[in-house]
Amino acid sequence: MKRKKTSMPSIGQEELSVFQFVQSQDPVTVREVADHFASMGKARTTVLTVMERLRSKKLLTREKIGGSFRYHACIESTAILQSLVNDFVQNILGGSLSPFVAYLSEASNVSDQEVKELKRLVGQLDKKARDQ
Amino acid sequence: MKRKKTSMPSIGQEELSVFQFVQSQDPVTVREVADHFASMGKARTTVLTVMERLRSKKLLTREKIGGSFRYHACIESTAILQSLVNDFVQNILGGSLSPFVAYLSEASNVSDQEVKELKRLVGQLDKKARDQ
DNA sequence: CTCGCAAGACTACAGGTATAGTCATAATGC
DNA sequence: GCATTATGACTATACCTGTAGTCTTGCGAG
Repeated sequence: MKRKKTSMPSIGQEELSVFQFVQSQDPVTVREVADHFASMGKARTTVLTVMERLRSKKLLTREKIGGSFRYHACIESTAILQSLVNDFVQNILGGSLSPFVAYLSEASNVSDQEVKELKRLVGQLDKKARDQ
Repeated sequence: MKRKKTSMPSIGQEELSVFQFVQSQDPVTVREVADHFASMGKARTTVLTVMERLRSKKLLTREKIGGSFRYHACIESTAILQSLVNDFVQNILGGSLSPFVAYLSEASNVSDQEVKELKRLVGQLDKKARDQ
């Protein structure tokens, strides 16, 4: 029973990074986020617009505190990422992990930590496969 | 504006599947591709448009044979996939594989083949990590 | 030769994302 | 209380992708 609630609203790259920043600083004001992204050349209103979009997608909420709003993430960033990976694998890779594997074998910057994690994971998958 | 080193033109999902079909049947006429996608409810002109876009992105080429054109892929589908994975990991996951790992641990449909592949791969990565 | 269909070119439009300007308003400093 | 600024709403443009209609022309059947 895998309740595939993959119906996560679509999210673009900039939206994602804004979301992640919000999540990491939760709760934040638009100003704070805007200041952060100003270093990347984004205008304050751009950030605001993105944040409002994220809010309309129910990924962020806000509450008025003092004169302005405090935004905070409704869900875990990892949940979004998870969903994105899921969509990516399903829609782009057609459910096949081979391209990912190919990527991994090329990637030079896989950390020890991740290798360990992958190792553990593969063991798990292997076990699961045998159980079935 | 600042495209990463992966200078592969961006490609949407439909474009990808059209591309992959072309690649698998290489060389094909628009008619053949259109017929295939007709079963998915796509109009002939839609397919044509997509193919022309792929051509303008230098992913397909064509040559006139008889009255019509034969299209063929300029590059390997795997190269595109690889590039997409690369972009995805870099831009979306921020270079971290953790979300991918998390995905795997949830995925219920990883094939034996892929588990085997992952296993081999992880062994390789592990070795590489130790060598360095 | 003429008609009709196939093939391709051109055009269009909608939805989504990225980006940002303008304007109204609320908060704040003096 | 008034001017300045911070804040947010609204609006706009540009591009990409998905989707498809229309127009033109050439080729093959009669």
